Amino acid sequence: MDPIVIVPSLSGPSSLPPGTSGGSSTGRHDLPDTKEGIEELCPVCGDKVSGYHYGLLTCESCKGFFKRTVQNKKAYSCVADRSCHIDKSQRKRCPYCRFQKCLEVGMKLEAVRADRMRGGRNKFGPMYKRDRARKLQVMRERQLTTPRGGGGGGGSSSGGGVKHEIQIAQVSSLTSSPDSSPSPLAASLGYPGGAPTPQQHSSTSSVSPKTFHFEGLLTGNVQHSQLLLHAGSVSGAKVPPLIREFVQSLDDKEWQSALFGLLQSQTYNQCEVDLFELLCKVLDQNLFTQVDWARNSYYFKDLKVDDQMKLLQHAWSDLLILDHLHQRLHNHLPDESSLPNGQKFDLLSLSLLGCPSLAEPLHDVTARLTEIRFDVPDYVCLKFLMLLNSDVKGLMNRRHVVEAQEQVQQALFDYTLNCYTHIPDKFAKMLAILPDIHAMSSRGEEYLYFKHLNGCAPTQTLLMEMLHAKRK
DNA sequence: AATCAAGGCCAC
DNA sequence: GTGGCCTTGATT
Ligand SMILES: [Zn+2]
Ligand SMILES: [Zn+2]
Repeated sequence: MDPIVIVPSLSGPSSLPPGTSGGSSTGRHDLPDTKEGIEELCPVCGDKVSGYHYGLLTCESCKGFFKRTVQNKKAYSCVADRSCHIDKSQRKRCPYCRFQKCLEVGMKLEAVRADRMRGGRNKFGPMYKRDRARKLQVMRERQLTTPRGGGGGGGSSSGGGVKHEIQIAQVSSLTSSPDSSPSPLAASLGYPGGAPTPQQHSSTSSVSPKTFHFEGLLTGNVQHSQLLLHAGSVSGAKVPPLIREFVQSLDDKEWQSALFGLLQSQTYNQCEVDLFELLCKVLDQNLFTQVDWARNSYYFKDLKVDDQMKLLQHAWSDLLILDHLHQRLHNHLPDESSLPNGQKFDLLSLSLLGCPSLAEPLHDVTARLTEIRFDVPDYVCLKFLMLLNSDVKGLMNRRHVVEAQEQVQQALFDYTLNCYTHIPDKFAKMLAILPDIHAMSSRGEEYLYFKHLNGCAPTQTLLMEMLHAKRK
């Protein structure tokens, strides 16, 4: 009779889970050290974090608890009303509520191995790394972009921002390895059969869901794999392996986690913030994410840094708009969001690069995309096509870009042909949208630059660097 | 060789 | 059952 525990909370692995964050901690630490992560508290019980465990940073005991629970398929019950408070001193009292909280904060069942293999890395490894990078970035932003900070000494030269970002990313190995092992990708290109991709969903298959807990959870565990399922179920197994690989390299949940994490951190304990300034910060973070994705993306990562810069400088704003469209269309990103301080933030304006007059073109593009059933595989392909634009002037290795472009186009063409026979000219209609998005992004950039000249936008950001770069 | 998350061990 | 500490092993 128990109504299952599915709680699809929107808390991703990164950023602050709802009930946690700085506020709930028993003591307010005065100096959030700049070295290590700020929140070193277990989101489940508040104990000290010992590392990433099953999807996020938790303490050692909750790691062990989660492991035992899943491995042994424990079914607990709560003697109260299933809302017991879990903290370090009381966590042993109600395992039901403890496990419930584990799931709420985002601990991943799939990370518990059915075969009990020890050591090594799983598919979350790259995510952990990206999460670390993102935390650092948010933290940096937090202390460097505080309103009216005294430190006016912008010592660093304004040049070479993009290049710097790319190189920094390389040196500090922000994400030096792609989320997907190169072998399956190469195989998907060269061999029709398919690549031996061991591991994968191991626990799901072998852990028999005889407990109501797990049955509901395994089926309800759509959060992360939502788009994967989407891609896989669009039309059986008709998604070309290349595109499937692209889709799997996405990490949408992190996108929204990063967004809301930034919104929260920027407005927490603030009575009122400049919403345009906030918008710029969000765009800046998106941009950083964009560069990070591009760096590790297929085709692009093989290019020299100079070419990478040229492509990014040409496509960054298009990519931002496309990503927002994708989040709105496929990931239920709302039009606005209430900030912790009570202000409302217009999420829709992110798609407009802040420019109000772009609302109409955006609406138009959105309608056209909806009409042709624009889906996640389509989105990934367009993303690649935007980035790998062989029309960009001055490319050293233009040939590589052309080939990449052709391969993606071919894959997308095949996909639409196989899966969307009932939508005539879907492929052509999709490509026709690219110029329109580009027109929007150009206007958006003009707008942002204009605002920047008026001193409305934060300086010293990658966003501003991009705006300047194209202008000279 | 170093990392570090996953599983194992075993007093408590 | 807990949870601190240990071993493992793919990844870098
Ligand atoms: Zn804990
Ligand atoms: Zn309880």
